[in-house]
Amino acid sequence: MNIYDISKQAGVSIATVSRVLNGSPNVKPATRKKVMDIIDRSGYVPNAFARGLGLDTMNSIGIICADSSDLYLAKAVYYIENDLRKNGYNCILICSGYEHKGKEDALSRLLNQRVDAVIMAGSTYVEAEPKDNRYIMNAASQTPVFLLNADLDCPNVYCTVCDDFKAARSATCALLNSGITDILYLYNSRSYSGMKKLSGYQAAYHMHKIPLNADMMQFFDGSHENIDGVCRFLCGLKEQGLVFHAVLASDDMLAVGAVKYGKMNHIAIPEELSVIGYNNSLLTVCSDPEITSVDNKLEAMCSQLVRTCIGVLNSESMPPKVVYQGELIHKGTTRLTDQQSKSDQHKGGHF
Amino acid sequence: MNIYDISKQAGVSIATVSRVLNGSPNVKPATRKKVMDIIDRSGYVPNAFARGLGLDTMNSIGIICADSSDLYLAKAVYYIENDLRKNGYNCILICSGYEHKGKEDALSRLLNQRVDAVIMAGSTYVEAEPKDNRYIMNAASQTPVFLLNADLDCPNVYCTVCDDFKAARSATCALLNSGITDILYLYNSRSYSGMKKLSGYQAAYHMHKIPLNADMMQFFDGSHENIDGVCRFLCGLKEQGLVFHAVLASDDMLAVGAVKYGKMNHIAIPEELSVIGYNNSLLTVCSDPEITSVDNKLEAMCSQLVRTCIGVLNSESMPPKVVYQGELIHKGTTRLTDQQSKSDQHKGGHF
DNA sequence: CAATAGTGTGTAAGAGCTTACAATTTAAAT
DNA sequence: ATTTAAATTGTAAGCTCTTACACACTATTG
Repeated sequence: MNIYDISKQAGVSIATVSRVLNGSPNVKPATRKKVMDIIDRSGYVPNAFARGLGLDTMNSIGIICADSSDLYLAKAVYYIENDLRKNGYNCILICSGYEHKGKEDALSRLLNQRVDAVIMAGSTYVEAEPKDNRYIMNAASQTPVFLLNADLDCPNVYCTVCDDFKAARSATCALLNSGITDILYLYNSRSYSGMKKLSGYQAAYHMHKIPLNADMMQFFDGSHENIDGVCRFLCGLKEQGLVFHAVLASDDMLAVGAVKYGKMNHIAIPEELSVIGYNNSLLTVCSDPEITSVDNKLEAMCSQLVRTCIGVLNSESMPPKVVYQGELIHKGTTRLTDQQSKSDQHKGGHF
Repeated sequence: MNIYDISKQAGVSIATVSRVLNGSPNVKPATRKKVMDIIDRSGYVPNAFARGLGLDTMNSIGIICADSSDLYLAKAVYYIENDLRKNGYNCILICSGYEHKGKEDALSRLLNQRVDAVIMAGSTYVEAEPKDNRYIMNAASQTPVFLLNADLDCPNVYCTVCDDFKAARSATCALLNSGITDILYLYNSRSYSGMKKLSGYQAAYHMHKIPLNADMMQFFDGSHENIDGVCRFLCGLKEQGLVFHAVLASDDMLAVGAVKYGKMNHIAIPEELSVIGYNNSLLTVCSDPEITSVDNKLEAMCSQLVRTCIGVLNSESMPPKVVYQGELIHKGTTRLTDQQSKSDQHKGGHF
């Protein structure tokens, strides 16, 4: 069954059927009804491939997600898909892994599929020799690219980010202000955001004129969901004689590990050990005590990202970069006053 | 740039270029090389829409996921996407919500897109008047449908399920065997699996000839991630005088809420309150104590589902239903011996 | 060396839609 | 009733590929 069958049955030309199908205003209401009736009765569905061929689009957008099973990224995908769908787009999801290779492959698959745009979530751009991102720039020359929480200054690439530097600096300052100066920064991925947070942590120390200790910035090189591994890792540090009274984690999973470590070693939280996570995810509520965490406005970012995307697809002029601000959500693993957690902002501005 | 340009430059016909592109064996190696060189040099990428039109497929498969931000379903999507991609398929993801309406819309979108198959995860089929599933059956007449953890006996519909009935019965029996007879079954969705678990719970009581108490089967009608809500809900039950020494939850989120409830009320876990969750997700590890939970072999199910799907697409004969068996993973919220947790199996078989 | 069987390549007919442009009908204006 | 303009409809040419079928060429066989 195709458009010819319908046109024949309705006694009109295929052009008219096509017009009806596409809601063109230049169709006499009576004709429209006649055609619609036939279509409804016959259950005819236009062939999307032929349509795509004619229009050079199938209204689909590719989402490259490093790991959609990750709680945070899963939410990102969820928000993005919902918003795009409401705008009439379908999403092709590819779980690429965090490596460039996987993303490059994903990108080439999507360009082959002739998606209208590509959205990337779960960044890896930090070792970032510019050449590491070349493949993204190449892709951007064919189709607009939208990055969630990653920076890339390149035509046709649009970034929606949270200022992780500032958020991590604030969080660190809050701890420093409360008198804790031996803060362990714990991160598990050399992602763009992980490194930004590290810079923020360091900046806070500079602000307070406290020298940095390299041992207090630890990379946990473990599998993604290995909470027990984190716990053991921290136990190892303790045994090596490292002393810390706070942990600033680059994600909530690590923070859960830190809380676990505290319990295992009978260290009172937050009295003897403060813990701050990142993402303010569900995990923070599962833990006991609930974990103080930085909320980085994921939903707002995603919705902005989609807005930018739709704008670009409609040939509107859109800002190449939109920055959100994270917010420290106080829960049970810290004892901070509002005053303490805000105090870096008074001095801020010149960083 | 299209296949004509390439054919011209290579001095061959478009048919030959097409053959080279599709790896047809009927091409002289020298010709193949000549054509490939031109293609590589020019960066030509075949038009997927035209290809789709000719082949009547773009090798894409639709995934309808009720809520891809849910930890469990996010993992399902992740596993499925990975496996499908390895088989050369792209995934179109639609987050449909749990209602039939959303799924019906999603299905029609996907049929419009002419996907090769549809996979559905996150079931709602329980109020299931057969007519409620009519839309799925209709879809199945056009494209094969694969259900994760849902049952539907219909041609061209393939189900990969975990026997939640048996798993819940086992878990309940384990508790009963250990002497706890006042077990609260807590569920938060009237999904297929939620109801199966309920039946399993009831079956265990029948087996042990203990009368059921309707108050001990509670539906938590709250938002998905509302752990505090669960906690308050249980507090409410307690205040109403309901006594229970174990909670069997239909998912880990509820179980976390139960643990929280215990702590809030200074009820020792597992001494005074046992808790069993379902899905054995990350959440069970975040909680303290870690939560005993039923592992329902999600990864194995997903990989089987994809295997079935690929088989069907290759016109192989595939079983319409594959059943996996859940397994109770003992952690810190129960005190069960292996003996206790296995004991229903000896008597089993006639349920 | 002719007949036969492959092997390799080209021609042309689809696949099912969109849309520019031409043709026709209808409505408005004189 | 004409003319003119506007609204509607139809024709036909794309869009870019796949593939059945026909043709040409090269081995193989007797």
